Amino acid sequence: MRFATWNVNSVKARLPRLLDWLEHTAPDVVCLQETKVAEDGFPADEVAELGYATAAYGQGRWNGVALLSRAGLDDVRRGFPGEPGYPGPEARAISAVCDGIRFMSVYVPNGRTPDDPHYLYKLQWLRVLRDVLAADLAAGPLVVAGDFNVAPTDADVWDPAVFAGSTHVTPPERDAIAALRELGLTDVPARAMKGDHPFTYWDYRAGMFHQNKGMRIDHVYASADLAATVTDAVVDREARKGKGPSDHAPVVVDLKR
DNA sequence: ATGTCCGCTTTCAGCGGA
Repeated sequence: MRFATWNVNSVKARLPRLLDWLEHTAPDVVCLQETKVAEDGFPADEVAELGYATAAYGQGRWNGVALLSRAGLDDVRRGFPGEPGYPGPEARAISAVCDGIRFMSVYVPNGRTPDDPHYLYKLQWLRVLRDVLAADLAAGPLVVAGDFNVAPTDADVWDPAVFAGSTHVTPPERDAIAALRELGLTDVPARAMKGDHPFTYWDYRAGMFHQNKGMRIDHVYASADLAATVTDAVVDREARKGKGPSDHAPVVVDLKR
């Protein structure tokens, strides 16, 4: 089985590239983030032509998550119990069972700056997510993948000095991610296609991608039984190249299954 | 590092968000 996660930064703007990438990568399940489209506007017909069923959760202008699967798509859950809002509900999590594995696509709040209310929202959202995942883990094999907006270590940003005082690297954010690992979710480390750092995000501005000044903020966490069957995991930086890319690259994972 | 992109509205220009 092959699955992937990708923050596409608008599924409408990215549709030609998404379809091309699906054809060439041929994942069985895809977790998408920042689709920026309501459920009824998702290009489900277009991905269906490639054999994928869609479960989408969106609100229009911001956020939005989805699952694509050609391995079954059952028991879809949009959001999660007790999920904090800002102030109302936001489309940041969707999960479903594909071939016996529950996949959850998450788009963790950005946090903006450590003194912004959005930062506290981010931490609270991750706290509640942790409790939900504890229950999901008890129910069976689990993959949680998406844009966590957290760089777990200093090695996960291109220059730690630049990020001093910024979100994505603060101890409370890192602790919130560590709490997911402590549940028994295993970080599936993706290798870099090129260079030493498996960054998954590069700002559009200032030639950051070209200089490989990126961050590793898109992550895949798997229950231990699944993590033991991983045969490869890679950041597909080819998808960040060329005309009209997302600012994130997909992470592609292969399981012996 | 702050050199772009996206979706929306105030729609051929500016804004919030990332």
